[in-house]
Parts: sequence; structure tokens; C-alpha cells
Amino acid sequence: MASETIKVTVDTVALAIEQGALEVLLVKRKYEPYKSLWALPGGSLDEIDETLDQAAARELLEETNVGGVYLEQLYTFGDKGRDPRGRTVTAAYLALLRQEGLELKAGSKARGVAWWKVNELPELAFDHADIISYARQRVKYKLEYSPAAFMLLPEKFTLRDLQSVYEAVLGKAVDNRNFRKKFLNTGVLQELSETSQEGSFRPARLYTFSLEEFEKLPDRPVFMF
Amino acid sequence: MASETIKVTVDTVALAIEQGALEVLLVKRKYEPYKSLWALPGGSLDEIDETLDQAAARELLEETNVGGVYLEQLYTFGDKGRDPRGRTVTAAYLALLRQEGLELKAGSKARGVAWWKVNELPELAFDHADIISYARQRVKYKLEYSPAAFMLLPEKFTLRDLQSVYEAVLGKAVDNRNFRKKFLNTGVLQELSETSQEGSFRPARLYTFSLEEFEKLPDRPVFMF
DNA sequence: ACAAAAGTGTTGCTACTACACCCATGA
DNA sequence: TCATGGGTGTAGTAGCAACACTTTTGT
Repeated sequence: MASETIKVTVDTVALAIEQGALEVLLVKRKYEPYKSLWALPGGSLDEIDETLDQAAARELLEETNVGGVYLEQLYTFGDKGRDPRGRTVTAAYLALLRQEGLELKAGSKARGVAWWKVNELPELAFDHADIISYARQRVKYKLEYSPAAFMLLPEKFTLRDLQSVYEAVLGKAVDNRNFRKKFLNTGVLQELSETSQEGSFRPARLYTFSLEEFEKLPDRPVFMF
Repeated sequence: MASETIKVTVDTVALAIEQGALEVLLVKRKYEPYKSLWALPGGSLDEIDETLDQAAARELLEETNVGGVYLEQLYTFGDKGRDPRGRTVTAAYLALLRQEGLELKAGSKARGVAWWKVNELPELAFDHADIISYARQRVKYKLEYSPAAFMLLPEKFTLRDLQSVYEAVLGKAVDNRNFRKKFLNTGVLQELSETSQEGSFRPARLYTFSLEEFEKLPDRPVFMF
């Protein structure tokens, strides 16, 4: 018993903003355990040559048909009892992406794939609820010192869109005048000449993120509100 | 080959300050592979009921006789080829501690244990050099928003000691007047009536860290210099 | 009285907060 | 002309950086 074998898995918390709300990508389990419950996309590290990062990307693609996104390792969960079948250690990953243009497709182990608002989650399999709250915390911090917000936005976006990302993730409203001033002052936003026409009101100017300018900033820039 | 079994290990980067320099605790390997090279203390997760955190603590104790210290998970390294014996995934941990009062003792797998200045490391086994640089980066960030510095100090310390921790970890000198002002203003330092007599010069006042006061600070206090 | 490290104050500047109204557009 | 969200300016304040000398102690 002292050397029961341990299984290594990866699970990904894929987050996106939809209509001002933070959402997470879940799959509905087809098999036991936790059959019919929703869970994070993920699975065993079985292709022996792949890195953990590659495994996370592969599993995400296989189970949801989502690929080519930003992924980073979050935390590794290995408590006994997190999987009733036996000891498993899972490296949890965080993905930040935009829903636009995706075509969700459930993989063979799943009965469905869907985006769920993080504030209205169903009952989840395993310890996946814990993993999601860890991810939310991490994203909050990432917004403050990294260009993470831009992974959640399309190439071109309005200042209002950007502000909505911050408000959704931080869970609080921010003053729009100060927000604009502060962000424009960082220099990481490139003003385009295009505008976005959303309805019968004044069109908003579009911007893009400049990685180049971001890298000129000090080690830990502070985008705090 | 697609299901070759994967081994799960833990490795700990234990850091401490000694005479104003950051040091890491290493063990000298007794067996192949990498026999006679220095490595991080760590090993297999074999006691099946333990958490990763417990395994890290146990291995650290077994291999170096260091126990009861602050540990946190750092990152999980799982690239193929990091161990010539086969696929291993290691959850790396960070320990912050004070050398004072420790009695290092090499475990059975080791031929020696010692503190090494992080700026003067020997050749290391596995990918342990990468793990150590990751840990150094993490500590840098931790100093900026957490009371991590106090884990590296004894219960009672002088402002100079505290400043030395920041200087050692950040790798740069800071202005002592501003440093004192800023830290004293946070309120997390409790002034004692005792002083520390170090030589034939003015004795320095001693302080302790107040966790209580720390917790009254905003979410992400900034101890940046 | 000297060597060594402890300890202290001010000024200018930058950057944040708080706050409310006008603008451009399509219907 | 109205409804809707886009877009803007200022004044007060707080906190930071830059900077050098005096104090206390043991020898």
C-alpha cells in the first residue's frame, strides 16, 4: 500500500467575459464518478513525451474544441480523497480567452460543454469548485500587474469594454474618468481611428493593446483601481 | 509506452538570510543519478495518505532535519527528461526560515547538507537550478505584498535587519530614511523597549511583527522600494 | 576623541481621489 | 428632440523620492 501508484492529471479553468460577466468553461461528465455533474476540462497526462502545459492544451482541445489560447499553470492539487477512484494529483491551469469565434464541441468523455457564469455555478465534480475559486483569485491579482485583461478582449476594443473586464473580475464598479486617465497614461493603449457603433448613440473609439509599450513599463506596473 | 507510470515528487527551496546574503539549503547526493552533485531536498510522495504539503515537510525534515517552517507551493515542473530514470513530475515548494537554532543533519540519501549563497551555487542536479531561480523570483514578489520578510527574521529584529532582508532579496540598496518611514507608517512593526547591542556603537531598537496589524491593511498592501 | 552604526526632517513633485456635466449619434 | 452611452477637467490631498547630518555607544 505504501507505493500505490499515483495518477497525474491536468485540469483547466478557462475564463472569458460575456456581457460583462465572468464565465468559466465546463464539461458535463458522461461517466462515473460524478456522472452528469459539470467539471473542468482535463484528464490524464498519458502521452509520455508531453509537458504539463502541452497536456493541458491537448485536453482542453479534445474536450471542448478550444485551442490556441493563453495558458498558465495555477496550482497543483493533490489531497487524498479528491478522486474516489484513487490517488490523483492534478496540475490546474488557467486559460484566459475570448468566446468570440469559438465552436464548442464536447469530446468523447463529455455529454456537453458550456460556459457558466462564475457567480451561478452548478454543483461541480471533484474539488473543481475550489480550483475555480483559486483561479478567480489569481486573475484578480493578474489584472493588477499584467496585461491579462487584454487576453479576455478582442483585438480591438473600447475603453468601456476594458473597464467592464476590470469590473467583472474585481467585482466592483470603478470611476470611469479615473480609469480612462490612468490607463491612457500608461501608454499601453493604441488609439485607432476606427470606432465601434453599438446602437443609437455616440460611437466609441477603438483601441489595441501594445505589448511593446507594456514592456517598457517598470517591472511591476500597477493597474489598480 | 503510452502509459508508462509517472512518479510524483516534491522538492523544497528553503531560503534564509545569513549575514545579509540570501542562502538556499542543499543536500549532496549519495546515489546516482547526479551522484555527488548538490540538489534540493525532496523525494517521492510515497506515504499514500499525505498531502503534497505534508510530503514536502516530511522530506525536508528527513533529509536535512529542518522542521516546523513556513512552506508554500511554488510551481510544478513536469517536463520530460528532467529525471534520466523516467518521467517525474515534481511539485516544488518554497520555505522561508531563519538559520538560527537549526541543527542540520543529512538524511540517509544524502552525503551532506549545507547552506549555499544563491549567488554562488555549485553545479546542481536535475533542473534544480531552474527551480531555485523561480523561487527567487517568487520571493521578490512576495516581499512586496506580504509579510514574507518576517519569516526570514527572528522574533525580535532591528530595522536594519529588516532592511537587509529587502536588500538581499531585491538585490539593491534602499534609502534607509524612506524605508523606515514607510515601514513604521504601515503599523505592522511593534516597537519593543529592548535594544540590541552589536558592538561599540549605538544600540538599535528591537521590533516585532504584528500579524494583527498586518491583517488590518488593505488587500494588497505595497511594500515596494 | 574617535569609530561605527543608529536614527531623524523637509521639500518638491507626482499621482491618486472625488466628483458632474456636455457630446455625438440614430431613431 | 430625446434617449443612450461616450467622453472630458479640476482641485485638493496623500504619499513618494531625493537628500546629509546629528546621536549614541564602547573603546
